[in-house]
Amino acid sequence: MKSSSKNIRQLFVEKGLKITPQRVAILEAIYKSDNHPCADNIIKLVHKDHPNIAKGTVYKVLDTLVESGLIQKVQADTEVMRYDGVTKKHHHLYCSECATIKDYYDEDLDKILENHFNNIKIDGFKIEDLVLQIKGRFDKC
Amino acid sequence: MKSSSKNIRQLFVEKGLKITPQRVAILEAIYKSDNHPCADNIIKLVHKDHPNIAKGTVYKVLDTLVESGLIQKVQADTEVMRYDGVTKKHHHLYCSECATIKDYYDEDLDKILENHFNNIKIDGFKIEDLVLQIKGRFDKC
DNA sequence: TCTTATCGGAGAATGATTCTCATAAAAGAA
DNA sequence: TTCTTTTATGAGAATCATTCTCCGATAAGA
Repeated sequence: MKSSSKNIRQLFVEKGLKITPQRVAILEAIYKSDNHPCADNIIKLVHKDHPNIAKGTVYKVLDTLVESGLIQKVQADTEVMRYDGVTKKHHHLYCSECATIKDYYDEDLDKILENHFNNIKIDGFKIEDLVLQIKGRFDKC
Repeated sequence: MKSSSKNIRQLFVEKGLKITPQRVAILEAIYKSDNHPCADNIIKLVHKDHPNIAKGTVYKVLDTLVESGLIQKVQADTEVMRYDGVTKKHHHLYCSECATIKDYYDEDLDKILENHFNNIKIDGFKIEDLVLQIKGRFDKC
């Protein structure tokens, strides 16, 4: 047993998750992968060593890993694209309880961000836009 | 003809887009809608007054409007969910040319944001997490 | 080893989005 | 206005990521 596998098993124990070969293989694949793989990437990676793991299983395991906090979803909480008629610069409040996405305007924030990235350049990357995802919940939810 | 419709027609002219009843109806629906409608919401809204507009048309018009800059997509540029094995706090660089999403760590930025939202409370909303979407392009792209 | 809750495999079902292609309509020219 | 050409639309099939169903398998504690 490789030590990385042992570490992964330990993570499952800490989270109270059953240790299964499928879960170990999937989390290993994510750790090995460096570019935010989508489910299909993960399925292909996992299939190199474990060709019998079903697609549905990978999706279920990914949900389990997200719920336990071992991995995160990138981008959106839903796969449905949403549209915004407001083209003025603004940010978004995402409620973890309801599906609301609310516009958030904050010119001070815009200035702070602009100032920050004037001082700190990101190597090899040219910034075109900055959008802050403010995640939380509305009091009413 | 309502003035809002007239304004919308003017917008199309400015962007060099053909004026069609479908496009007018769809952009009107987005302007009337306040909560970042998804395509299906828009289809339902549009169908109230224009029951014959096809779903496929709505999708095509939405793409056209996004390309022209009259509306924006919220959340992701793709509907495919991607996963991240890094649970340490970080932000993301999104390249508009390639599909890469790169992790970006910046503790100064985290402090600045934290400080900002300690001073400026958002009414009726409790912040749980702040993730900056840094959009732009890699030099190599 | 046994028991039981939970998990995984296989493939069908779902649902958002895209594609195809024939018809219709917009916009500029005459 | 009428014609011409380009582009848009409607209808519905196709695609593709994701979810669901259901039954057999397996992890983990007794």
